Amino acid sequence: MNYKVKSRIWIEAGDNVLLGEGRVRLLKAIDETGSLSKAAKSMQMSYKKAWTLIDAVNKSSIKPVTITSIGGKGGGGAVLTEYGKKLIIAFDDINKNCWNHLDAQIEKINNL
Amino acid sequence: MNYKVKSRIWIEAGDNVLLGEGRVRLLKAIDETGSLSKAAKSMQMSYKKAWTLIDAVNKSSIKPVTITSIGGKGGGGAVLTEYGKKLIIAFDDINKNCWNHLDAQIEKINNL
DNA sequence: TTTCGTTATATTTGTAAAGATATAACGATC
DNA sequence: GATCGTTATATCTTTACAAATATAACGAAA
Repeated sequence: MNYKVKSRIWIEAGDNVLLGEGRVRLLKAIDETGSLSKAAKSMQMSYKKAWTLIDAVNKSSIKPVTITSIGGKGGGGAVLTEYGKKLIIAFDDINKNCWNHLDAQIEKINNL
Repeated sequence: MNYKVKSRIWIEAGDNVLLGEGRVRLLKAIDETGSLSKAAKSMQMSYKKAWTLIDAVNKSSIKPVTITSIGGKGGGGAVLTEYGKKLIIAFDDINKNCWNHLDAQIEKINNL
């Protein structure tokens, strides 16, 4: 049998969590759907949970990550800011590098 | 304000978790105290939780990680096998490398 | 001014994880 | 064979977290 190294990374701002894997997936879904409720539904996540997550993201970020609008044509919606789009790209990059770095070290365990 | 990248790593064997940070801390405490109950108490963890964790470790490991004895002088005890000692050293090594690797990349986020 | 789908928020309900408690079994030592 | 501190295990209770439900507010468009 072979062991595997797994990892989870997240970004903290002070005491608050800015981004984690789940939040990044949600942000991507918002980018694709243009709406928080549609994004939540596409991930079979409750709207409330999605809203709470996005609220926490924006509260802990130094700049807005999403912009939401209420009412009007289509009822409103949510889009990512340029900053938000750059954030998820950087997160994915760091995360993938982390996986590669860890995969290269599992032999240290398997060879014991 | 500056962001930080945090991480958590763990070792999986098939579908089971072999080691995580909590289990490694518990194993270190067993190594220091020679007893599962003393190790649990030193971490203000319930004996039951400690026992469950160690049981899961041994069940998912390819070789024994701890050896326990019941009864006799002192009532019994628990010690790490050589394999167990090597495991926690390798885990700490990989974990520390991961931290360093991530710290070197946080600028990708802070510079956005 | 009514309609519509959305954001925003509070409140209640359900559930799984954690914690507390109890107890049996064990074996060297005296 | 009585004692002792430990491992091993079951059962009950509590608690924290997730999920479900309900409802208000909003504003462009018809």
